[in-house]
Parts: sequence; structure tokens; C-alpha cells
Amino acid sequence: MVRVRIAPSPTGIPHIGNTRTALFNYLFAKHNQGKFILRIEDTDQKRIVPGAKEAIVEILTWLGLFPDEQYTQSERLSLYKEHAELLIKKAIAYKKDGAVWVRVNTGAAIAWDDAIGNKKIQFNSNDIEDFVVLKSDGFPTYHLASVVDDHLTEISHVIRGQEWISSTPKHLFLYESFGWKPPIFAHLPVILGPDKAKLSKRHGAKSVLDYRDEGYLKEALLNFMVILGWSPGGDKEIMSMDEMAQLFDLKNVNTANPIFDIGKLQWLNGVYIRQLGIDELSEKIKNKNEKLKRINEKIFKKLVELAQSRMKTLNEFDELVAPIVEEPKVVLSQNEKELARKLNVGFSSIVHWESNAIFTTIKKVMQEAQVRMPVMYRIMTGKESGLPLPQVLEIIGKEKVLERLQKLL
RNA sequence: GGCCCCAUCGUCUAGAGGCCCAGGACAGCGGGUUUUCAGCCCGUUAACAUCGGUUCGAAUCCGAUUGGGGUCACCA
Repeated sequence: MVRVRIAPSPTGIPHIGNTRTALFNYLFAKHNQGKFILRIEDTDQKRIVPGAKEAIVEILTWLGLFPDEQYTQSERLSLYKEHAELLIKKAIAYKKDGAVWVRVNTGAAIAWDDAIGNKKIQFNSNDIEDFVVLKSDGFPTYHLASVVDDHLTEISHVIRGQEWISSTPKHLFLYESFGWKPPIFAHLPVILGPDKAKLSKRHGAKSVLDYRDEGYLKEALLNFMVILGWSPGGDKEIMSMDEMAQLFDLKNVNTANPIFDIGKLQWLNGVYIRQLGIDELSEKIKNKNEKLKRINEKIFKKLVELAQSRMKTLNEFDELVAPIVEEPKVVLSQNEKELARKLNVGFSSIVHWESNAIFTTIKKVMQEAQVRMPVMYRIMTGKESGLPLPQVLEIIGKEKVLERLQKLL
């Protein structure tokens, strides 16, 4: 029975790195009809950040990574204490300054077969220093708590970041000391920033909640994270969660550290936005911006249709629609004023105000003055590009359009 | 620095000895469609870190070098 776990500590809001580890664990569990377990590692009281635990759950919920079981280490303190005492009894651990330390046997090599890259990793136990298992405040350290919990909850595979490789010998030593069979370890390469340094706040280390708030779709984020360091082989890269779970295998997780590339995420987000139906997309956009709920439903959908292929994130809708929702600030040159005057005359004579007629007028003015569309855009919206102009003007309405032109002259 | 991990286009990757003078995707560049910008379609630039082995044959196996990363807490 496959049982995996993620073990976040509530000391911050999960970023792409942590979350990708969660995803890989989840996919591995689903692929093998196993269990996906969430364990909150709140054993460092000083570093706990209020709200972090809630954020972890919120992110997992948003992404659909629902845990089958959940544990919290601060509720299991007696368990760790018991086991620390057991180690003392076995003369493997000793007390010093109120803490319980473990001395690793010297002499023997400590090795395991890592599931990533399918290779053997070996340490010399002489290189491993004594370490604390129970702190003087009575809380366990990660080393003790995770080993005890992984064993007690029958974790079969520990899939975690590569930063844990150097403490794995300690864990293995603990397993051996307790007489327990260790799980299979799989150490995932860490995600690097564009500067090839560890992911920092400036780029990908933003909280996953930030990406959601910026208008990224969970499907895009999930797809992005899964192809960062994993490939099903061949050319496939757009996948639904079900496909990922079906295809996922630790065997083809890459051994090298991938670099976070926001451009690919943006592209993927665009792909998923374009895949959405208009109703669904409208709903998502409205949920992000209350103000938009005031716009007439029919017009709103029309705007969504026009904007769909032009958005990389949901939030970009606001900017695309700005020239319609609010009066743009435009200052025109003499030449542009002349064109505005011509547009004014042309538009005034349109009886049935709709995009085709509007466009005919715009084209006429452009032809006469030998100018191109960006000029027209600037006059009407203050920007040189945007949603299709005739449609935009149709939506704004004849009266309002003429009013705007009036002011420009 | 010690220990450990890693190394294919700028980026994500395919590739598990001959199918590879290395394929796909993003980005870039060029063109087409056109109502600007997108989108869509077509084309294009660009990589096996280096040096030694092994082999009839190496991106693929081995070693060294170089480079990058991780870790060295009563943090996880």
C-alpha cells in the first residue's frame, strides 16, 4: 500500500517549490491508488507564523490536492518523548543541556537507494555529527518527529526536496536504532530562480496564493509545476490532473535542478484561459473583481469574448476593458485633433450604431489622412492597441463616443 | 572549505550505444491572416560543459576536470 505525506511547517506560506513537492506526492499516491497525507510540522514554536497553517490548507484545497489523512505534530508530543526516552534507554541517545542528543555510530557507511535517478547515495557515518532529537522545551526536532511519524503512520515513500539529502543518514540511523524498516526515499531536485540561485522572493518564491490572486488558473499552475522537472516522455506537456496522475512516475523525474520560468507559466495560463467557455471565464473574472458585476450581463460577455485571446492572466481583463469602463485621459496633437474632428463628423451621421458602420467610418478617415489603426486607437482610447476598436465603440455607445470626441477638440 | 547531488538549445525537456550532423514546447526572430494588439498558421536562430577512456560505433557507459546546486542549528 502506497502511503505518502507532505510535511510543511507553518512558518510561511507555501511557494511553488513546496507546492510542487505536494503535487508530486499527490500524483504518486493517486497513480498507485495510495493515500496522500498532510502532516503539519509545528515543532518550532518560535517560528510559527499565524495563518500559515490555514494558508497551507487553502492552497491544497484550491488546487484540489485533498489529503486523505491529517496529523499535527504538536498534538503528538508524548509520542516523541517516549521514543526519545527509548533511545536513551538503548544508550543511543544522551542528555546534555536539557536536550536529548543522538550519537551516530562511527565506522559504518550509511547508504540508501534513492528513487530519483535510481542511484545509491552513501555517507560515511564519521561525517555525521551528533544531533538533537528532543529540544530542551520538550518539543522534538524534525529528525525525530518525522521518523517517528513516518513509521507510525506507515509511510511507504518519502518524497521530499533535495535539501534533505544530507540529513537522511540521521533518519536512517534512527530507523535502524528503533529496529524499523525505513521507507523508500525520493529526493526531488530543487527549483532554482532565473539567476540559477535558490528560488527567492523576487521570482517564483511568491506564495501560491499570490499567483491565484494575480489571475492564474489552478489548471495552469498545476500543469506548470508538473512539467518542471518531470516529463511523461515524448512531446506531451499539456495535461489535466487526471492525465498527470495516470502518467506520473518517480522514474522519469529529472535529476537536475530546473529553473523557474515565469514565461512558460504565462503561456500555459493563456492556453487554459482560451480553453474556457465564455460563461465559465466570465464567472471567474467577475469573482476576481466586484466592480465588474455592475456591467450589463450581455455586454460583459461580449467583452469577455473580445478579451479572451488577449489575456495571459485573469487580472489583465481590467486593463483591457479600462477604456470602456472609464474615460481615458488623452491629449491630442494638432494633426490628431483634425482626425478627431473627422471622426466626429463621420460618427454623427451613423444612423444604426454598430461595429461595421463604425469601422467603415474609421477606415474612411484613415484612408483620407493616410494613417493606420494605432493612431485611431490613441485618439479613442489613449492607447495604441487594445480590444477591437469598432466593437469597443459600439459597446460604449454613440452618445458617449461623440461626447468623448467633443471634449478632445 | 568538508560532505552530498547535478550537467542536452536562453528556459522546460525528448533521448535509456547505432533510429540523432539531436526531436518538441516556451521565449526570440521572419512571414501569412487581419481592424491595432492578441490569437491562429507557416518558417527560422539556437544545445549534447571540457578532456580522457570503453566500444566497430557514444548525448547515452566509466574516470578526471570545470561549472552549478544542496547541506553543515536545541529551523524545518
